[in-house]
Amino acid sequence: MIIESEPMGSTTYDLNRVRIVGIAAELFARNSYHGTGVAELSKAVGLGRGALYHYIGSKENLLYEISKTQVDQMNAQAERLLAAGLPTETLLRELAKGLLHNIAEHQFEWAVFFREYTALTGENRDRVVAARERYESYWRQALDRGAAEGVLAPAPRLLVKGILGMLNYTYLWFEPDGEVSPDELADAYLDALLDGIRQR
Amino acid sequence: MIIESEPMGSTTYDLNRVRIVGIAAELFARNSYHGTGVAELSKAVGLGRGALYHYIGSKENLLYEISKTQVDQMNAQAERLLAAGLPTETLLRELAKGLLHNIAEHQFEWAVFFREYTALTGENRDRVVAARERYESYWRQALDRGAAEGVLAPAPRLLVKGILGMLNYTYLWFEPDGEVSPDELADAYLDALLDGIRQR
DNA sequence: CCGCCAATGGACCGATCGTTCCATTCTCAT
DNA sequence: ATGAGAATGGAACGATCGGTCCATTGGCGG
Repeated sequence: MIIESEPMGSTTYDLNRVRIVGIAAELFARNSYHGTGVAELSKAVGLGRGALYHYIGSKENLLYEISKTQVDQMNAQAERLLAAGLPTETLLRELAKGLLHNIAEHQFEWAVFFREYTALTGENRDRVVAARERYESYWRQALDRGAAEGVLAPAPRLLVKGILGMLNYTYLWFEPDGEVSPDELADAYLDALLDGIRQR
Repeated sequence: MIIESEPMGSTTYDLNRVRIVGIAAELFARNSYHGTGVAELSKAVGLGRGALYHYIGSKENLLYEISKTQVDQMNAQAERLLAAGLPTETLLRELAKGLLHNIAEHQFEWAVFFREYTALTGENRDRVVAARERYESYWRQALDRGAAEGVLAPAPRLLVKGILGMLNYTYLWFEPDGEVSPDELADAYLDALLDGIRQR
């Protein structure tokens, strides 16, 4: 028996769903979740309200999907990288590049994720918060591993928050068509972080 | 003639205003701006709708006041510090401490500031965005000064965003009654940033 | 004790909220 | 050609939205 939690098939139904989620992400990012009406969304996707609900189930369901998808991908990637046995510095740089790539490609979704997760209720909220904490734990593991190997100074717990803040903040200002690529930015941040910005 | 843009006097009217703004900040931070109704706010402050509007003018006005107050304070402080002729390292540490102190003391307000400024319209939004950019420019000046003096490595423009991300992110997780004070956190972040976390 | 005006509660406004329901149309396997 | 079920648009639901209006109350200077 094969279980597919997310069909991702090529059916038009799935394609429509994906399209709707993308449009909703942009609207929620621009006008906030509570500030975006279902009527507005309906108009933007070019479907009547009835047809729209045929796909989305509920408005909160849409928010949940937007919020969850990207962080799940980042968790999967972080697990792969942690298991790959990379040198600590490479591991950190790859983690950062993965995250910045994803943020650059899905700025709307990350804006919604960071700003609107409080609008989720019950289990939806719990799951998103848990996924977020899980991702943070992967960074902590990477830093701890570096410290154990003597490559990094034993870092205070709080530094993880600082690094993630540094990286996450890019959702707000990064210009995908700008001069700096996500990779270059990740390396620049890690150069500063690993060796400091003091002139030597 | 004396012009007081913000009376701040001891009149009960002003005291009520301040109280209402504070309660609104908490509600907006918890349930988002668009997710908080005027009815809910009215109930929370213990006033009827009519009495409430006697103080606030409009809901957006409330949002503007919450968003603007803190960033204005930080700009004023940054200007003072930049003019004080401090050594670069001290200047950076003081800037960071000032910001983290303010965030720690006004977490609700900063949450609203970061999450909800897009809900502002017209001039209100322009002014808040401008204030935010002004604050960023002060950090850039501090870093540039350090580079000109040869104290800091010539830093890429983008690092300013990284540092601010690192600091701003604290609004989300900082525990005012926790073990770490804003000062300690600021110093820890600047230790890492100035000299790096690589073991030497 | 009077008179003025700030302060107040709540009815009321039209608009919009998220969601449900249903009759109709479309698609495609038989 | 026919039947089944997916897809669709739009009316309708009660609730709530932000804001206005107004009659009443409260406190204080004269």
